[in-house]
Amino acid sequence: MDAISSLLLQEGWRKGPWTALEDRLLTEYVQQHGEGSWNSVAKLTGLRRSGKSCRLRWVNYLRPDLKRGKITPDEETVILQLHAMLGNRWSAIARCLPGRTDNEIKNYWRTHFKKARPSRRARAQLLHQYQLQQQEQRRQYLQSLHLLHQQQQQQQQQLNHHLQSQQLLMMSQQQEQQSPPEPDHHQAAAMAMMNSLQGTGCYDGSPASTAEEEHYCTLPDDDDALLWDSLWRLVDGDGCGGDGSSASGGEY
DNA sequence: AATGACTTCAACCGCCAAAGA
DNA sequence: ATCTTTGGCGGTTGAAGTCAT
Repeated sequence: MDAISSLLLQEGWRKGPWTALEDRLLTEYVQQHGEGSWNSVAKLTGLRRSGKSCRLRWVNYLRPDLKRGKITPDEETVILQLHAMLGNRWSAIARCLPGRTDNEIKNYWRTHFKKARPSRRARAQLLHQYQLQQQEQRRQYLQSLHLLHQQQQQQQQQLNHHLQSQQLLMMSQQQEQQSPPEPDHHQAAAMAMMNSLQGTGCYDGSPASTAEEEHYCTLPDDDDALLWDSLWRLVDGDGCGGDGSSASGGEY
């Protein structure tokens, strides 16, 4: 036991971040004695750490078989599937992901999938994503509507031409003057579409918007758990196999 | 560039169950 | 049978880093 270690022993338990020296002492201990008997670590190494703290440090950080780096998409899929089956049994989930710790998975889940009301930044991102989806939907719909309109115009022109050919030439001039403008079925259809979009909670009910006006699609700023939940589902594709609350006791 | 909000993750806390005295 | 110790687990916290305004 070196001078630093004996100095550590003179006082109570240490807390907070581990130092390189502490890590080294713990690693050497485990190499010599194996895992377990964590309460004897302090006695044998001079570490001023509780057995619990030593175990946690080893399991979550020092273990040589730990995988470093970000959770991969494959691992994420496994986490989602297992969480849907097991709920918040992080250690059980971790056992299926070699090199990952329960703590790591727990943290990952909480930061990526916890379905609480999202933060302001997350809300802004979600809203933007949602607006883009809505814009694209409307653009496609209006495009198809435009094509339909063109087709109907052509048909109308053909019909008019046919009628005109059947009438006397002298009547044609009069016919042109008397025929009322064709009711705008397409505008009505567009309004119906906008009304249907109102049902999504995004469209604000203002008069038919142009492409330039799409940005004004707004959501109320106050809490609306249901709406945000549906937003999460929309953006996530709701691939969570339920919201996890059924398996985890409903906290999320 | 400054600052406040937000995210990430290491570490701690409290509870519980198993093992042993 | 009861108490104590130990290890394991899930939940929570706080510091540091990152991002947005």
